[in-house]
Amino acid sequence: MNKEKIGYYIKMRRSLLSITQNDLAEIAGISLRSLKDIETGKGNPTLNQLEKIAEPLGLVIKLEVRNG
Amino acid sequence: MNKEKIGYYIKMRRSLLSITQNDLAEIAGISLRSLKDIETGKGNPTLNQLEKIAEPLGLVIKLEVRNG
DNA sequence: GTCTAAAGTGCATTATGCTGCACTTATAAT
DNA sequence: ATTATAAGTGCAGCATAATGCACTTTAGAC
Repeated sequence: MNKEKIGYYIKMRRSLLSITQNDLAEIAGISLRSLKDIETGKGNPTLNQLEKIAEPLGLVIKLEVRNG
Repeated sequence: MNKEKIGYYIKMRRSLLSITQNDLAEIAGISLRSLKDIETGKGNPTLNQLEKIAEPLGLVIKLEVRNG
C-alpha cells in the first residue's frame, strides 16, 4: 500500500463510520491539516501519525511478506 | 504493529536474507543511521522510509481492520 | 587474548513533517 | 440562489525526522 492507497483507505473507513475529518482529527489527537493531507495522499506521515489515526478507526498497521 | 515490532520484524527479515544494515541502507537508498534507529525501535520513521526499506526486503505495508 | 566486521550511540546540521490560520471549493438542503 | 457543513489548499513557523561523522560496543574468527 502506497501513500495514496493508505489515504484512500482511511478516508473510506472514516466515511463508513460516518465521522467527519474534524471529529477524527480530534479523537486521534492530530491536526485537521495533517489528516486532510494524509487522506488526499499528500504528505508523508510518520508511523506515529498513522497509528493515531488507525486506532480510533479500528485499523492496524502491518508489515508482511509480499504475496503469501 | 508498533515501532518496536516493526523494527524487529525488519531486522529479522534482513537477517534472514543475510544482508548487513550497510547493504540494506544502500539498496533502500536511505542512511545507515536511519535504518539503525528504525531497527532498534527508536525514532519515528515516515511512510516513505518504511516503504524504501520494505521493498528490497520483499515486504509490504498494510492497513487492515483489526482482528478479522 | 587479538583482529575484524557488524551493530549501536551522541551530537550537530539539514530536510521536512506537523501545525494553525485564512481562504477556497465542493456538496447538500431549503 | 442562499445557506450551512465538510473537504481541500497555500503559506509560515515550529517540531522533529533524516543524515553524516566520530566513537563505542558486540559477535565471531583466528
